[in-house]
Amino acid sequence: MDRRQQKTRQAVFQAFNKLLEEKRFNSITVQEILDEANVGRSTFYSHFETKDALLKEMCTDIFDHIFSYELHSETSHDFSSSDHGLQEKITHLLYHLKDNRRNVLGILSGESGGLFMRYFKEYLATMFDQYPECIRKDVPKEFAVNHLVGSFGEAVTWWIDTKMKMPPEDVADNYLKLIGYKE
Amino acid sequence: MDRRQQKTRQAVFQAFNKLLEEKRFNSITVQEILDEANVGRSTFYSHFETKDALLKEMCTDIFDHIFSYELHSETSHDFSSSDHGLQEKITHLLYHLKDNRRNVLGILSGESGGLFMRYFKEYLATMFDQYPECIRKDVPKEFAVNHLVGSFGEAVTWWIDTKMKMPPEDVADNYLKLIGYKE
DNA sequence: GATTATATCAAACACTTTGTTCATTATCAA
DNA sequence: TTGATAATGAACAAAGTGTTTGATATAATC
Repeated sequence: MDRRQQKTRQAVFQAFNKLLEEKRFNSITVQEILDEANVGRSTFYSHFETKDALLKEMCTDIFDHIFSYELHSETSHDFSSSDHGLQEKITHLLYHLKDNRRNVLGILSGESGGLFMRYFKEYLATMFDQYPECIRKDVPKEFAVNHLVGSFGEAVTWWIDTKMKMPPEDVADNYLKLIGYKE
Repeated sequence: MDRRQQKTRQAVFQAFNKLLEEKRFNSITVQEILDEANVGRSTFYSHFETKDALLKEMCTDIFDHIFSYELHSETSHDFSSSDHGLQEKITHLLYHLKDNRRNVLGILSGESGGLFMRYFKEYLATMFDQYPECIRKDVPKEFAVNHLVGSFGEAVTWWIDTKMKMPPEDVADNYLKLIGYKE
């Protein structure tokens, strides 16, 4: 990819991110992104169709990174935990979210949260699919999966809203208790 | 209240509702509401500060109605169920949502869902507060309450998205199983 | 029924935002 | 070096926002 394109893309992402930390998605204007990123109007529109598309691309970037690491840790043998179960997976995921907290916080705060969540849940659903043992059989599968994905999303939102004060291990532990996966 | 005010208020609510069924909240313009409701621009702004305020008032109207009925059924003795437990409460709530399905569907579809949910959860939290036995003690209370409220919100969203095909009794039953309140 | 109060209306207003176009300039890859 | 392409800035129409105005219609009150 052309270096010029990379540069503008990065500048726009960075600017958008900074603005997301200050104000909610809907109140951010393209003009503000342009000013912050120091990019021409026509340049922006040659890269992104709309503001929504920009958010989507940014989410995809972040989640691809976070979840690809998850998959990697599954096949590699470089972490100390005794098994590769759901608890470890969730803990790892939370650590990654914490590493990306500036991004995640920015995106989650305000209106953009809804769109963010939609994309996030898509990734989550594929994760839970790898752990059929946590899906209860006495409830319709759709309903159960929706519960797992949805309540985990809620837990993450709560965790971020409370400034990620609770350690990832505890979040994972408490969550697994509440979904009846543990104890 | 002046009959004229009632009339415009109702017309705006109705118009807004119709539009919410067709398109997402953010893409609805004040102008469209004006045209649909056949109300003057200045009249609208003398009633509602912003579009967000309009949504908020509408949510409050709906939830006040739904949850006040819930509270009423708690004190009255006119329903057949054997106890006044959480399961009955939830089932009743779902029936009420179904009665208001045109409203709820309209509000939940699209972007407005986020705001709707925020208000909805406030009401839910007070409901769960009446049932301390469903809050697990081996997990921080905040976390547990967030889980109950959040996952119920998710269940309702799923239920509405799937056209409310599952009977309210089953939704309540499945939900209570998943939060470990039952069996 | 007459009177006073006020809700509604249409129209115009300045303002912001959006998304497009186009000629010009700068930068890249070969 | 050269041909391709990305970025720029400026201008543009179109659409939306929220406010103000004076005239009109309708309600509440006497």
